[in-house]
Amino acid sequence: MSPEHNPVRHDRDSVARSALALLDEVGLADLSMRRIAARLDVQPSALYWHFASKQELLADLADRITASVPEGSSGVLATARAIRDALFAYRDGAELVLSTYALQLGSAHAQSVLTEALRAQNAVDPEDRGAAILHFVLGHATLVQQRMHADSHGALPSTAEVDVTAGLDRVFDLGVTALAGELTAPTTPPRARA
Amino acid sequence: MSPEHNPVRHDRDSVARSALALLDEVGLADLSMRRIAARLDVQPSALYWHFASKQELLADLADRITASVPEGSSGVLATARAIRDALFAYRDGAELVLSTYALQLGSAHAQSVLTEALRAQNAVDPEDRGAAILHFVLGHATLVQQRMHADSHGALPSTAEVDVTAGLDRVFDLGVTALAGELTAPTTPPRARA
DNA sequence: ACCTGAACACCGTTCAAGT
DNA sequence: ACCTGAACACCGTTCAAGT
Repeated sequence: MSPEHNPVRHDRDSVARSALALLDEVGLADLSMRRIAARLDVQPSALYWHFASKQELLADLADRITASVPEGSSGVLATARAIRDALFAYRDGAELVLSTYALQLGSAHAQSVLTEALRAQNAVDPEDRGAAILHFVLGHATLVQQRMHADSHGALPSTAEVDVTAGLDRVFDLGVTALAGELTAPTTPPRARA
Repeated sequence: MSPEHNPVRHDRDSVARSALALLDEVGLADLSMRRIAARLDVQPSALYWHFASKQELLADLADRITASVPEGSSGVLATARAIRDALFAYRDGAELVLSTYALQLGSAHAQSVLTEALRAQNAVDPEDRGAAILHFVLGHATLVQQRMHADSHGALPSTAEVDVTAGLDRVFDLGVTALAGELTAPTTPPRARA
């Protein structure tokens, strides 16, 4: 029994899992390499064996967050909701995925799943609409998640008292449905091609 | 002639203007209080006379960025483009406005202008659609702006060689038009109501 | 293969004190 | 009214060296 500083070794996966758990506890702003290292009982410099930079670590986390959205197409709206819920599953998840987008990791998976769902519904321009829906979902989820957190910590002007984040599900559904082209059901008359 | 360290005094406005110019030069990640102070030939602590925190300064910058979009309604698509272009006018402008949104500064103005444009076009649910379009524009602009910068510094996987950010204007117009409900122009044949 | 120890060049923020 | 000087508690990253 030597309870202190036993030489536990880590790999890329265990570091990422710890970082993801810490993200959920402290939020993106407080997710420092030094905090992650402390949680692993390791020096900060040890993390650079597993990841070349903090940016690379964050990109890996973003990838893990979106990886949970299922492949099989189950309707555009259901797919968009699955993506949103994956982002909501971790604190600041939406902001992390959004700000990591340039590296084309997790969001590429999300976009391809959306495009597939659109194709299955015979939507016109499934590629463009997939991109548009992803942009909308990321923007919406980031804003809503930020607002939720600001509310719960009483940091915002409190415009109205009651509705905080109420009606936002309505905005989400309206947005996704409009962007999908809403000609879905096989019985609906098709529109003219552009 | 005492060219060095002459006692130039600043107010809130001059600090914000300097910070905004610096943002455009170095980007959001490198916009530190110490850098802003150095540009003003002032100690970092001097900034805290004008702004209570960095967050407050950033919120002020976000407000200035969106303040440039005109009030008079000139169509939903034109309004959305004006917002996007205001975000593009400064490096990382979209990311800054998006991440400042919880404080409800600049984005409130953008949203109200959008809602007005929707009302002028007799759109149904102008409030909800205004919110949805703002979310889409912020998400879209943030992603495009990030990608533009990643491209120009050759830091991304380079999926295709040619089209970088090509077709994104198409995605933007498609998204805004779909979200607006597109029953607008008097001469265009209206589609069947849902 | 994985980690330590020490260093480098930075951060945001506070606060007494100056003018 | 606006700023300095000094301090506090942090950052990401590098690199030789250990095991």
